[in-house]
Amino acid sequence: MTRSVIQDFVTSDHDHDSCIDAALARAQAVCRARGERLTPQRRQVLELVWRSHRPVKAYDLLERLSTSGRRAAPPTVYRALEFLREAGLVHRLESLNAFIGCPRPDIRHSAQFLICTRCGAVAEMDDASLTAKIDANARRLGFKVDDEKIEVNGTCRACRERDAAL
Amino acid sequence: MTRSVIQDFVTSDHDHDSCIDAALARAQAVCRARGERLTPQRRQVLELVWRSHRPVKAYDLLERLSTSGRRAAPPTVYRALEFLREAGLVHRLESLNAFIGCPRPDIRHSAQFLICTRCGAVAEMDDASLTAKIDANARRLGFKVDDEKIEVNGTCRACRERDAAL
DNA sequence: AGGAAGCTTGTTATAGTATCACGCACTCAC
DNA sequence: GTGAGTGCGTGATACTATAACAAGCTTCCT
Repeated sequence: MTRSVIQDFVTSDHDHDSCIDAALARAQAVCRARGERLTPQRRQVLELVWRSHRPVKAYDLLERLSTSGRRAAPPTVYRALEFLREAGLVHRLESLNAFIGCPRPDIRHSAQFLICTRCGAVAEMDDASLTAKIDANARRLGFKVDDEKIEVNGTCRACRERDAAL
Repeated sequence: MTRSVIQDFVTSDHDHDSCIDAALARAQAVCRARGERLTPQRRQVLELVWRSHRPVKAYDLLERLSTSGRRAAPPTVYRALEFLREAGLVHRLESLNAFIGCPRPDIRHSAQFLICTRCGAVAEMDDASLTAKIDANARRLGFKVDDEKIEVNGTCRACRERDAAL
């Protein structure tokens, strides 16, 4: 059994700042390797994404991008998000119209998410055997897979325990 | 190995009308079993969804819902789609903001789609072992699964063969 | 038949998500 | 320095979805 949890549900006791710093450092490295620029704008958007540790909406980012009073326009944030997505630095959660930071931009992997509908927390998985199975099913139909997304809705442990306590 | 293909990519030689009729008949049965009403409005939306045999956008449906010259308003079609979705008669493709008819509304199953980004065709799968694997992964994190969606982008056989012929 | 309750639909307005198109500024190679 | 490529600002607009309230229809009870 491969280790499949890329990012577990975040608990309140983790070191937020160092976790964001690490993400930004990884991003810098990824961009350098790709020969692309992590501009201040892109960097700021990525930081905002990580600061929430939850799926973030584009327009929420926009509000927080209040550069010196002036309100940024939508293309600003969408361009940054698109850049980050292509670099594998953020994922888009299709069922939420929201974005979340990817903790492992260095390795190519398919997107597999557990989304708690109670608290909004998200865990990211990367079970290669799942991917392999999907590929095999697709191949049987002559279908060539480019990329796949798995989004699972449910309730995380913390929320279930909180519910049980009532 | 369970049979996992619920709906293969539709070829041009299938009998479209009878396939729509069958879908409507199944819908009628499902609604009866659920004690709900397949009103003319809902029925018409479902028929339009099936008539395309591809993912359909809500506003496209809206245009085609030209009831005697009068143009329907968005809530009309969204309400019908929501009803159909809850009854398991249509699926929503999150990555496309589009809807597609479900050929097996009678059996509960998770949504697994192969989406051809070239021609837009979609195949629906139901590989129970995939679902089981996801459930197992989730359980290991204490996560209780409600429902899951798998959307796979790629190229279908027909499009690949067409490309190869060039 | 009368009438209450609940479901279904119509309608207007608005919220939320995303892209287009144009122009300017910056960078970097030559 | 100049031309190509890239990044960003800005205004407009397209696309997707829901809120809120009113009106009509069904069902079921009496």
